[in-house]
Amino acid sequence: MANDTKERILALALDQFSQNGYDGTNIRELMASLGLVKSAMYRHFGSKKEIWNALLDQMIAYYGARFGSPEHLLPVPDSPEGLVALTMGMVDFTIHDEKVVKTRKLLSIEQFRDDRARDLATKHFLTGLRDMFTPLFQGMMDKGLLRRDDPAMLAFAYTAPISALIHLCDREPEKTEEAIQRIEAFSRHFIATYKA
Amino acid sequence: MANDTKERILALALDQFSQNGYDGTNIRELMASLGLVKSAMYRHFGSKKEIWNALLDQMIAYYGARFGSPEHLLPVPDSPEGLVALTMGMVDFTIHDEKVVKTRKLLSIEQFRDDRARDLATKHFLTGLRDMFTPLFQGMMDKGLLRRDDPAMLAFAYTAPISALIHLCDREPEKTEEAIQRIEAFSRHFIATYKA
DNA sequence: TTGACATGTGACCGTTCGTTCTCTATAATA
DNA sequence: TATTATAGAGAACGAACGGTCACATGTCAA
Repeated sequence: MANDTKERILALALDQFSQNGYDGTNIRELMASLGLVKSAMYRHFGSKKEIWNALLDQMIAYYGARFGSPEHLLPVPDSPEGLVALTMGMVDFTIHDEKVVKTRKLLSIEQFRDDRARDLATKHFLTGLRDMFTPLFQGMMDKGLLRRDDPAMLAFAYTAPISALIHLCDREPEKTEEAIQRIEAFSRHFIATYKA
Repeated sequence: MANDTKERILALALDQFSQNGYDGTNIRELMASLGLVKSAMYRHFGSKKEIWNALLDQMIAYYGARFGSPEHLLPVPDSPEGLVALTMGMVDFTIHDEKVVKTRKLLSIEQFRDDRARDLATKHFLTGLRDMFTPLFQGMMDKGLLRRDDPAMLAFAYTAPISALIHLCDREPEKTEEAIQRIEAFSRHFIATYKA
């Protein structure tokens, strides 16, 4: 039960921090939505800042486990349509998984005030997707599905626009459908442009 | 002198809000860095929130004046190298102009909590650049500098990666030089890909 | 010269914040 | 059964916050 409360505090902290920022979140409300009184928090964390640090530990560990390990290499598609399918699957996950959405929002808000949030933001927003797609494009070139080119440049040119539309979904969820269609259209346009 | 103080409060508010967010900014410090006491603020604004609203008014007006009016259409380059030069000039401005940098930071921080900040963020981060470059690419196609294609799609594919690197500069200023080089490399790669 | 207005000061207000403390209830352990 | 560790309740703390008010100062017009 003890660890359970601690986990629930962390989950709610991600929720609140991603909505109101660190400063805009107060532990009274946070604990109240757990049905507890604010002083109960101090049985599990030494301070508000300690919640923040634990949350970042968790986010960094989650990112490393999910995207950092080499066994999570993306499968190289066997056709152009396979790239579209793979892309749309990833986009669907990253747009609808609440924890991931909240993580991106939190990083957007706090990226300028915390060094670890800054580093993680660059991974989430720029280098992460690019580094995942670089070997994938290399593989597609080797298979003769894409013309020979700099795979890292292609990965950057491919993932950055998609990332921009994912941000749009975070910011304006009512535009999610439109964004998904734009991503698919972009993916197809990209393939048509770079096909062998 | 009165209006001067009001303008200086707004300038400092942009500074503080973009660094610490709205909640993380307190008027005592803000006015102290003007050499004034916090109650002096209430001679110029009715509340802290009123500063925020005035600041957003100013940001929206500035954006409209600079990018919204049709007479600010980008000139269509006469050569591929002209596109690179135009791009790098714009990038150089937007990365080094303090007011613009602070505006982007502020929008990153507050985009989820204020409707007007949300709208302005989408313009700054996504649609603004794209809509500026769409007629430019149309013009380059008409001149035979680029192959015929959907100019809006090209503008999106061109500006989104550049925007991502501009965000990197905001987040990690020590990587500014690297980012500028990456933007130039991307611009050249883009032209090579889409040249007629 | 006088009176109105604009600007800034400093004391003060109520509220909310994070944090600490003492006390209680419960469940596992010896 | 007696003991001890755990988890929460609730009162209270000092500090910081946004905001108000009476007052002083300077400027400019009547």
